[in-house]
Amino acid sequence: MQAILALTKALADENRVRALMMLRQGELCVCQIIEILGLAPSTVSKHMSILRQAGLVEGRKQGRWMFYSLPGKQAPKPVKQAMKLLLDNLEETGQIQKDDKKLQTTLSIDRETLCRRQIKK
Amino acid sequence: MQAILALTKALADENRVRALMMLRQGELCVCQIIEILGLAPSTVSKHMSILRQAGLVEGRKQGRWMFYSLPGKQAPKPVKQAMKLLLDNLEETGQIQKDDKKLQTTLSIDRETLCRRQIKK
DNA sequence: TCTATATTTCGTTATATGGCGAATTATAGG
DNA sequence: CCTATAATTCGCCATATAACGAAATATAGA
Repeated sequence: MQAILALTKALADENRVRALMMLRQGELCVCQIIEILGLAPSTVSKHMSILRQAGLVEGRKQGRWMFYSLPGKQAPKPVKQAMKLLLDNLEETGQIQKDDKKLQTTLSIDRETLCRRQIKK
Repeated sequence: MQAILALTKALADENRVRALMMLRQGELCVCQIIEILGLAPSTVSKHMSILRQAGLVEGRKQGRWMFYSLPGKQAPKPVKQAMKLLLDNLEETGQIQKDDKKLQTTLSIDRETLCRRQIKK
């Protein structure tokens, strides 16, 4: 029960759902997710940790960067079902399409430049 | 997006999940759900209204009683997917099995008797 | 080793949510 | 009508959650 509740609670926040949908593109580093969501780094970090605990994302540390990605085919059934719920029904949502578009631009920016730009704010 | 978030938020509470699982048995009146959850009528009523807004339950008023049931085959796809997530993965949960058992007893009690008993408390 | 920097952790605050009891509404039955 | 009663709505309180900024952590590179 607790595992399923961790899943549904993780999905019960718009910003976390947006983060998950972004990861359709493939793995992203935290600064890229920050850029799209427009939230403070600490806030995004917390969201990602909630998603990770629920099993909805995997984390991979590479140097100073932390990359998050959707779980693979070996993911537990409830996780796959939960992701399918989002993927099947959110694709055409206005917010998600906007995020997709912005992500295209963001992905073309060098990661170091992107991170440095965030510090200035 | 808001429809999906209404769904995930509705599922992000243990008592609402328990209520949904009870309804596997078929429609129940509010006083029966109150009996199993052990919450105040006003609280249960609020939970059912959240589930209803999300499309996860249907309500049918018959006289003084309000009956809730799981949505039928004509339910929208996301609702069916969400319910499948619960039905596939929660069946063997301790809490759900306990609820199932208590529900068997409760169903054998006459509804008028059940409701009257709650007033005395 | 020292500095810069990407991310996380911590502490705080504002808002959202779940819970209850009292009041209200709607309906059955005298 | 008038009363009883099943359920809901409302107002309130306690707790949970999301957000931020500051401090801490970890790592790359000088």
